Amino acid sequence: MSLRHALLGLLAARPSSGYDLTRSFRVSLAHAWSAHHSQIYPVLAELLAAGLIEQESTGPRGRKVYAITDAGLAEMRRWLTETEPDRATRNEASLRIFFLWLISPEDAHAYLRREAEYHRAKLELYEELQLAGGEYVTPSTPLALEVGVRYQRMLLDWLDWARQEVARGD
Amino acid sequence: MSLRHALLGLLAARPSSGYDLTRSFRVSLAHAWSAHHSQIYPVLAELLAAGLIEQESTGPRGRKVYAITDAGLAEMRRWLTETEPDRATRNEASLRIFFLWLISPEDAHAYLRREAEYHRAKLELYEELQLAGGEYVTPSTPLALEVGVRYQRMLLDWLDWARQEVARGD
DNA sequence: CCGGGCATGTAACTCGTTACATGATTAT
DNA sequence: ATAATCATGTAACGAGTTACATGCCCGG
Repeated sequence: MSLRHALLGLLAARPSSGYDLTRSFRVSLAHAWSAHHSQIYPVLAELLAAGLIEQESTGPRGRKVYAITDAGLAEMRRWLTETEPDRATRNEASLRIFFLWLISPEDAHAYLRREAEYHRAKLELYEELQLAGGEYVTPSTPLALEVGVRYQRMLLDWLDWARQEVARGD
Repeated sequence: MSLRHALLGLLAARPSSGYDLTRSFRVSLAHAWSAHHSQIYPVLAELLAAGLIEQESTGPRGRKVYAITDAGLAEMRRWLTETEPDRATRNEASLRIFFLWLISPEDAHAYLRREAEYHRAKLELYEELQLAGGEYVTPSTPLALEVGVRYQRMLLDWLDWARQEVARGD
């Protein structure tokens, strides 16, 4: 359901091909949503048939560039203002926290240290992107980057605290 | 993939029926993972066939209580220590942030205010659970509650900041 | 005695991932 | 030449949601 709107939203910022959109998910939207090209191409065909996007041009190697239509923009605004966000989340890292008591304090400590490494790297990446400015997927990206930075910092703080907790026996 | 391990992990904390597990997802694990009963029952049958859980007893109204086996516990520990968490996340609220520029500053402001209401309620709930202590789904729940509280506080702070940002024209 | 919650299951459908398949362009 | 990347698509499978279906127990 959200994928349709994610694609519409990206096309509202700039006309793109399926390939471009696939890269946007992998590079810029990874923290919020993900999608493979095999899912994207059929959905683009649906949106086209529904008149929410149109094919703007053709490029080399069969590249097809799509743009959002007025109907697509209206649908996007309706979605943002009139529907409640779906709160169903799946975050494997969050899930694992509930099960840390099953492994030894040493293993749990090691696990939390690896998590911290991952989030440290993410934080550095987001901070660099904030400083660099430049080409964002949508004009609202600075808002998203800021919450990304705050999220990574919060997790790193929590991971420090959690490592101490598990060290002294959960 | 993670659902199998989520069920194993919950059964490691206490023997439960499919109905109990469904409630645990809805009540305690909602922030981390979700699952409907129609998905849970077939997976329990798989885990049973694989010898990772066993049927411990039968209760009123056809209630079947399952418990984790030694093989299940070993699998759970292997999963926690030897596999990397799947980082693919889908969070519709995070996704929407990228598209806020499409609506008026007034509509964006109203949207962020509604989000804050939701997260304020979540924060209060988690804080109450922390104070109450009591019956947790797993012994590691205090770790998860703490990160939940910190997450909600971080979001509320960010939402304040974001409302100011959109008020002065993104 | 009857309504609400307990309790389990299946079916149909949609969404998402992995694998298969093909070919064009560009930089080295 | 040739490897990497650009570029699009389909097929098979697995995961997740919604709808259908049934019945039991307990409290008021």
